[in-house]
Amino acid sequence: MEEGTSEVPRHSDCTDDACQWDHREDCEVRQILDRIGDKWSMLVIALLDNRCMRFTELRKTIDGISQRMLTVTLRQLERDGLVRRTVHPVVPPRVDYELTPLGVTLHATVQSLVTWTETHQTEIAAARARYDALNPA
Amino acid sequence: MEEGTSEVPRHSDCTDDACQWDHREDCEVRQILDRIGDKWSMLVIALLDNRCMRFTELRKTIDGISQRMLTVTLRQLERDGLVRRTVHPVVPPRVDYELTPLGVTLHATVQSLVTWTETHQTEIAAARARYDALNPA
DNA sequence: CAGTATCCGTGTGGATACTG
DNA sequence: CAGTATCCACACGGATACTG
Repeated sequence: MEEGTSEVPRHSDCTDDACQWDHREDCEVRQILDRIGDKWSMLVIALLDNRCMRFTELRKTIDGISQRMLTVTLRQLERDGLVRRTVHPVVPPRVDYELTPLGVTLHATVQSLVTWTETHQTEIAAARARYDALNPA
Repeated sequence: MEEGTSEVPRHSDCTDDACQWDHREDCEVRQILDRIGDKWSMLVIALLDNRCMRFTELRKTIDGISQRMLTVTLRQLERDGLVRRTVHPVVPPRVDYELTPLGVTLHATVQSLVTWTETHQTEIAAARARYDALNPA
C-alpha cells in the first residue's frame, strides 16, 4: 500500500487533456471497469432499467447464466451500491432486485456503449472478415 | 446455428424502449462488448486518442501489461478495425499504432464510461465499505 | 423460490526464452 | 525494436447437488 506516491501517475509524457486517467494496475477506475466489463454485470444492469425483477425472472431472461453466477453478480452489484436487494419474509421466499439511483446513472452510460456497438457491428464484422481474408490461419 | 429464429429474442415480457438488445449468449453485441470489456483493450483505446504510439511506448505506459498481451490486444483491435498498424521498413523495426476513424468514435463512448467511473468512484468505495461492514467475511 | 456448497474444466493472461 | 513461441498458473465460471 504505497500511499506515499500521492501524485496521479498518468504517464509522464502525457499532455493531452483527453488522457484523464492513469493506467496503473491498482487504478480505481480499472477496478470498477473490470466489474462492468465482466461477463454478466452489464446484462443485469441493462435488464433492471426502470424495473424491479425477481431472481428467477432474471435467471430466465438472461440466456445461459447459471444460478451461481447470477447470485455472484447480483451480490457484487449490491456491494457496489448499484443494485438494491429486497427480501420479502414470505413463504416461499421472494427477493426483488432493482437499480439504485447510482445504478440508474450507470445504466445510461452503459446504454450508450451498447448503442455504439449496435450501430457499428456491421462495420466491425466487415473489418474482421477483411482481416481474416488477408491473414490466413 | 439456428438461424431459423428470425425474431429478435429480447425477453418476452419486455415492453420498455430502453431494452434494445437481446440477452442471448451468441448476441453480437455481447461479442463486441466482451472485446471492449477485456483486460487491456480499453486502456489501449484510451491511450491512442489523437495520437500515434509505438509498441514499446504503449508497453511502458500501460502498467503491468506483458509483451504478449499487448501484441494480442493490438492484433484484436486491428482485426476489429479499431486500430491501424503501420510497419516502417527500417532497422531497427518501427511500428506505429493509431486509432482508425471507427476507433475514434469508440473512444468517445468509452471515455464517457471512464468519466462516469471517475465521478462515482467515491460513492462506490463508500457503498463497498458499508456492505463489508454489514456482511462480515 | 432463492439461494449455498463443492467440484472441476477452460480461457485469460503472465513469465520466460528466442528471432528477424 | 517488435515481435513469436511455449509453458503454465490461477481466476472465472459451468454443472451438479443440497437447503431454509
